[in-house]
Amino acid sequence: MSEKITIYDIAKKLNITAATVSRALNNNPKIKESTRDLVIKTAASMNYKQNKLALALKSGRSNNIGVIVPRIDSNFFASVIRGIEEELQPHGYQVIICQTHEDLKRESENLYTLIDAQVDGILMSVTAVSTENDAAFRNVLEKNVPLIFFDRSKHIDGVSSVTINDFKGGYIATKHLISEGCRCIAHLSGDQSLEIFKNRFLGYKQALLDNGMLFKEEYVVPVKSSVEAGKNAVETLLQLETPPDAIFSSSDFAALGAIQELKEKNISIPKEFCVAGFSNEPFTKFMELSITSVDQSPLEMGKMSARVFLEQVDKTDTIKIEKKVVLAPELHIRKSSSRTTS
Amino acid sequence: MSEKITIYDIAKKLNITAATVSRALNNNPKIKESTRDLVIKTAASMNYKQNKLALALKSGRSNNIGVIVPRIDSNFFASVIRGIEEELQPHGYQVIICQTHEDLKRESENLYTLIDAQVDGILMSVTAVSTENDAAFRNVLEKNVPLIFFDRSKHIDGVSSVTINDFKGGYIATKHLISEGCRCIAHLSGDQSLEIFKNRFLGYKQALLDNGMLFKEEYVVPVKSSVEAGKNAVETLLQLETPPDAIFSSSDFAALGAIQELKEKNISIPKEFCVAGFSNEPFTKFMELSITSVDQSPLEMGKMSARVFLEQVDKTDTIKIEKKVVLAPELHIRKSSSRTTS
DNA sequence: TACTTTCGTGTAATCGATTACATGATTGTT
DNA sequence: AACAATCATGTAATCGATTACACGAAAGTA
Repeated sequence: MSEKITIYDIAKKLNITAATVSRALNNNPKIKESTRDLVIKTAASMNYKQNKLALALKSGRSNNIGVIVPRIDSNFFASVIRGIEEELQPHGYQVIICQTHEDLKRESENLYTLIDAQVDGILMSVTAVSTENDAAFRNVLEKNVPLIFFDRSKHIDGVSSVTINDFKGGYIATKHLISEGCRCIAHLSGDQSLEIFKNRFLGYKQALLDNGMLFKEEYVVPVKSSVEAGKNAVETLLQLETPPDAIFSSSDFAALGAIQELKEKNISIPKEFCVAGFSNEPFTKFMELSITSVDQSPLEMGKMSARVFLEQVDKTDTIKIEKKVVLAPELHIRKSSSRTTS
Repeated sequence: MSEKITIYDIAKKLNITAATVSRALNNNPKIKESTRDLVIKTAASMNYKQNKLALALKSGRSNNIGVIVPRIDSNFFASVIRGIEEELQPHGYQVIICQTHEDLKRESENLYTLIDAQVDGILMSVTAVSTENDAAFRNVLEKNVPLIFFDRSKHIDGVSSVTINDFKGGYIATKHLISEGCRCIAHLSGDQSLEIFKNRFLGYKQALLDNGMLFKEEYVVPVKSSVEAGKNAVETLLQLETPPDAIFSSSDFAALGAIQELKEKNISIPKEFCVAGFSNEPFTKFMELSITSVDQSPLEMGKMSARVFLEQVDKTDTIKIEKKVVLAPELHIRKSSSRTTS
């Protein structure tokens, strides 16, 4: 019922103009102190609330930022979003969520929708690397809306990104398996068009070579990030002439599937076979046979992305700084690969 | 670089007025067809995009809706949000996320912030039931902004809610434990000021009574939703004169902790002791010793909340309908309580 | 032909807040 | 006392789109 109170209502009540009210509320130094105090008191008593939409229209800034992720119901993305929200809320920004469901068309739609909604920035993890959405990305850049990639990024001049060092992640996980005595290490790889998966693979390969081990193409099995895919991969691997004795998986879900399949085949973990995953999903720690995994510090990634955005948003658009933040991955060693301690 | 194109730019180019352009773009029947076509074609060629902020100011609707949850990085809430987003996106609404971190002050701030941002509706799960935030809630209702509770709700006249039948959830889980032969069933309870936890408890109690079993106060242990709390609860319970032989936990995390502690004490599950949790968190299914749990169909809950919102938003504010949607819980029976099949 | 409808557009107000510029009041200077 | 500087506030345009009302032109009617 309480009608919307505007500065005009306050002005009328005090027999002054809306301009004076506006200035008083904005602490304009040209306003007499007594007037300012009176206006502020009256505004409070009338329960006045600034209309952000009017402000947004006038200033051209909505104080909303858009976040696009493949899906929100994954611990990783949810945590990143949590980080973004925590960092941006104190600066008065609200976070608008969009999901692509791994669909490029949706990604493009989301980009246009967010620009339409006049967001002040877009933070996103790309769905896939493709030229299909180039027009949508160009549209964002042309509108001079800060764009920041996190985790899954894409090469675009002038666009900043926050990622982890996936190469190193793959490297330390693989090296750990080697140090546990594994000699034939397989890799469950992800979509190689995405740098994160490419780099995890390259880190894996480099670790093998640096430690005098052979890299075998047949040990690399492409999988989707699912339990089922991990099971199938193990079935394939065990049929090889020389089956592997360890797996470094680019996905925790696939790692879990692999473990389930190995158990069914009565292969003992970690004694006969070691497994390491990637992402440090909550369940990896909860299992009785807990799973070694590479942590991507999603909360930190979200906060960092938010900070990079804040740096860019106020920059008088002189030179566009392309900032590439790379966070360090952290290996959490658990039972699925701990021969020495178990 | 592309300057913002407005309807005035289009008007100037075609030597007509902005009003005509606006009407043409909105398919106003009074516009000559040739004019309409010309305007639409020109708008497209100039890459015109309607400024939603101007529209929002004029219409008083922002096309944003706010969602407030305790935290986003929990599978349950993330899934609900996913459901909301999927249902509302096709209707042109964007979803703004806020977290309370279980803090009442944050909850109040979030409510004010969302109202300030002129959201068209607020969908939320309350942090706790308390009178502390009454002013904030009153503020929402006074502004006539549709408010809908999901999962954790609060009694406010005229406010709709979407929940699951927690009583039934507690009932079927407990009854299942009974049918597996358990005779002394304990309960790990949550914050009893929240109806969801209260009802889970009441369902548990009723199932005991309906099956001729004694309800013992000492079998009810209040816990936080954490692994640690579950461990501690088991320690307490096992020190009782007649220790229980089963646990119905109102939280999956506490159930997990309970299981871990039972294992440490070398109590075999499900043979000597059965456990059932609540929420059907992903990990319950992934464990080798998978955990029986009550599913709350979060995706459906989100979609339903969104639908209730859509019903209310266009209602000419004649009679405020208070709609209480109650979804059915579903028990997922797994190893932690399957004596018969294992 | 004269007069009424109907049609298609233009005019101008509106949503609420901000702000360059103008103006009148007050104080300061010599 | 006369004029300049300073201060506090008012006036009006602006952000971009929508829409009630007005109006001239074309079509219809008698």
